[in-house]
Amino acid sequence: MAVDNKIIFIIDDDYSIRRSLRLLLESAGYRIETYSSSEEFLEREVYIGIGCIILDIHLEGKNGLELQEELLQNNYHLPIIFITGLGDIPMSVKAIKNGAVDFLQKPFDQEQLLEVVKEAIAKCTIKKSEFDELNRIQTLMATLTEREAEVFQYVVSGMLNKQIAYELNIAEQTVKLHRGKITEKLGVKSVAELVHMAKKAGIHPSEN
Amino acid sequence: MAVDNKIIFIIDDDYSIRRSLRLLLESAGYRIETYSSSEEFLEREVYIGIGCIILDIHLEGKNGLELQEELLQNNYHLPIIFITGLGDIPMSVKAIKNGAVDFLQKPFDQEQLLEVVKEAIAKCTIKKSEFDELNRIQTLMATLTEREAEVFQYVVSGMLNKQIAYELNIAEQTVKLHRGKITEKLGVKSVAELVHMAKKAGIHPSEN
DNA sequence: ATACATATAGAACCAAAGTACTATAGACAA
DNA sequence: TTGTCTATAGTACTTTGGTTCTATATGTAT
Repeated sequence: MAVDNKIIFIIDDDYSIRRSLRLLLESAGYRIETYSSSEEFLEREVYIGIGCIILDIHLEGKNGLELQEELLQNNYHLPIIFITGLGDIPMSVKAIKNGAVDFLQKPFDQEQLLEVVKEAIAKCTIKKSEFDELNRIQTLMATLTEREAEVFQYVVSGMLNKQIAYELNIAEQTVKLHRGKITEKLGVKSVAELVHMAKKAGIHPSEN
Repeated sequence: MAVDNKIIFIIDDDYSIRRSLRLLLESAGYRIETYSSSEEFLEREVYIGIGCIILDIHLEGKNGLELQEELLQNNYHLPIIFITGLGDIPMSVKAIKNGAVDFLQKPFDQEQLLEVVKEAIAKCTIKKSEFDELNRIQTLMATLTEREAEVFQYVVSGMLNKQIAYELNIAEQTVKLHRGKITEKLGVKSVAELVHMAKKAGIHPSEN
């Protein structure tokens, strides 16, 4: 994948920082968008491609950490690199614990910044493919009826058809019909694949 | 579980810090062991119970970050809380990225420290149970012969007996025998459970 | 009122999985 | 050499899974 379809979002209230970052990163082949505040960035339509955010901690309105938390809650997939003039340790700890790629202090070394951006892009690529896969699976799972989803749970927990039938107070034949529907809708051919899907969708085996 | 079978390891070269931390944490009911250097701590026999480490960044010999990396490589399960007089941001970033629970600056608030210790203990409890489970499974898996392990892989990828037989150039009956051995040795009754075990053991489906 | 989705289930059948028994052959250790 | 472990495979049988067809009942939407 070419570098130039990756967007770096620069959010900083200092024009000279935005300009110097833009120059540096454009010359490295990235597409750049700059914003002077969190609010301005949030007005942009959601970006679903590969990229990352370079975010100043100290901003008017919503500050960097607050923006990070908001994006986190919205499951936004773009990794964040923090930059700051006057940062303190509690801030950096919070930022990294919330998943930031790095926390750099101005003035920063250009080589180092490029390295960190590369790391962020790599992280984004992985996150995005995981996200896409999760989405694909959840979309498929959503096509199951309530009863089918219920049977699905029992199947991936390893129960026999007759056991499931007993649990649900229905005939074994009906369980077989549901199973048929499930494997058809989800496009799989084996129990093993069903379990793999369940795991990816974040469904864990209920103890029984 | 009672608080007093949880050990807090305090590693700091400053005696007054060791003493005040000991007083604070002992009065909170924890067992305490103190060390004045990384090397001294490493001489202790490996502790496998619940607890955490409170670690000074600046130490003679191996410093805090170096000790953290060494423990990380040895899969040591104890969470680390860093404390420091003179810490800088790059250090805190590195510490947290390597999994430290927190990075506190002296002088620290006693309430806050107790809170962080509580968090570390909780993290340790989770990590330990995951570790124990992983160990249990790996021990079981180690009893499989090479061939059985091979068949195991194919089974959890969802292949039919006849397909596995074809891949391995053996009779379907032989595959069935291996499967029988596998489920017997691992103590499971369904393919679903086999897949759950494989996932926990960190075995991922090979694409085919 | 008609059509569609859903859940149910019996009957019949085939494919796949699992089990039990016997048996051969090579590797390796006591 | 004898015994054990491992891998192989044939025969025979049972259980489980999966498919197809038919059929009933219920709720919902047009």
